[in-house]
Amino acid sequence: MATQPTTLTPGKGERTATRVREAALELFSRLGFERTTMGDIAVAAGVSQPALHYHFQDKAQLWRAAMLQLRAVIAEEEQLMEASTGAGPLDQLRTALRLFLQISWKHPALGRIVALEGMAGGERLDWLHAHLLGPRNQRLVDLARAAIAAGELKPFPPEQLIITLQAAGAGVINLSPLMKTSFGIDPSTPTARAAHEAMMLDAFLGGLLAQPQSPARRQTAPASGEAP
Amino acid sequence: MATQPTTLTPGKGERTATRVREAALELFSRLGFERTTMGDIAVAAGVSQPALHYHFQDKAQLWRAAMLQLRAVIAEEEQLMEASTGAGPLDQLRTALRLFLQISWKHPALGRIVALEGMAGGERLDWLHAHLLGPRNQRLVDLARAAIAAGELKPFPPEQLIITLQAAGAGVINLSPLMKTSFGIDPSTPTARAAHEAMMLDAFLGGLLAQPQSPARRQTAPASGEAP
DNA sequence: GCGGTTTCTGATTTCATAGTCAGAAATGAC
DNA sequence: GTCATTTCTGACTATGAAATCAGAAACCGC
Repeated sequence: MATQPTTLTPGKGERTATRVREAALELFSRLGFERTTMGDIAVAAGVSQPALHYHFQDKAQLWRAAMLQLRAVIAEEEQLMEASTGAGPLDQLRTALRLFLQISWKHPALGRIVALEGMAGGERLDWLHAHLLGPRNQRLVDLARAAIAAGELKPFPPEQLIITLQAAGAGVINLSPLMKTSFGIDPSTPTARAAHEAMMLDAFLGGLLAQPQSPARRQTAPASGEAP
Repeated sequence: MATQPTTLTPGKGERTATRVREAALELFSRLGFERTTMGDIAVAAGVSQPALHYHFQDKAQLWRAAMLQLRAVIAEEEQLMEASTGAGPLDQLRTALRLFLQISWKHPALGRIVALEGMAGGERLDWLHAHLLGPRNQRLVDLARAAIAAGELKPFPPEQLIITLQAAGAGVINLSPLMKTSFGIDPSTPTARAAHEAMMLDAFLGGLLAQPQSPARRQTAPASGEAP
């Protein structure tokens, strides 16, 4: 007794509830709320459909429970950001973007949900904003604003800038099925991931700089080679 | 008789069918296929729900009919691109991006559909690829590849590059509801649109250039002032 | 304005899925 | 091992949306 202060062994109920939440997050984020059926989730979690209603009151509550798993993801991101407190705003923004990309690859459901519900609007988006996205977006916008104020970034509207960076960063990840269909390419291979990260940090963020920092040899190898 | 070689006056049936297609495109692209009901479309088009089945066999066929309206949009884009045939690949790419942004603002449904179905995969994405997106994406990737071969663009994987540019360009437009919820901002005002276009062309595309073309005064005013 | 055709509606059926419930099976403390 | 409790299932109901259809209304060439 000492390693984890939380529950020692989760107990059968909590274990299946977790499986259900994970399956639900995957399906909800990929297909959206209505297109995902309780039956689909049950099959994916390996239980019967009524079992879902034993653990979760209804579909809407299961959706929220699934989303709440992402709180840990965002909290982890936030914690990793703290290491760069004290650095200049641009360096912090660079770190934030790098972390965003890592998190997005590791938990693609987050970006998909933002895209899905962010397009539709409605009460689910309001809920996401209140419980998940609000502080994070605010933090990033504040960073961008500080970098602009410091003369390190071109003076674009910081909200647009942040949303666009997120959309660009998550684009290739979210649209994996499209890339497969259109080009026969799987963007989740290590090679493709490295190229993607290089492109985002080098080119996209680089283009936003107020002065072309070091125009000489900042060329990172975009393909091949393993990531650090 | 001479102005239009097509039908002179559409006739009542075709007129309501068009209203239905337009309403369907708006709803399908915003909410997705399952979340959109035939009843919703009927109300939006000002007809009864069975009327939809008079003009369109079933929901799936109405979806396809709605999507086919976007063919004209893409054809128009393609036609406008022809003006820059003969220019260097980078100039063509710049034109393509500018046109993409214009089209995306004018017909936001296109970007939303790509995002929605491109995330989910499945037969609707296959259909979109075959009937709408395939040639366009191929054309853009070929352009990027040419620009890279000419040494004008940094050598990132052209497919990733194109998808990312599209995701970045459509991001702010698609995520209008998110921007409203998170920041209370409407990105579709003329000012915001101008800033967005400047950001995409100046910063994002600029960052991709192989050599920092003209690092001096290529600073376009990001906000205020009317677009040319 | 008439008659045939096109276009549309109200009423109804069909079907998929969310949600309920009584009771069976698994679990784990003793 | 026993037994109370937790966990889950099969069978069922309720609901909402897609699709159908008979007939009404609008349309249009004459």
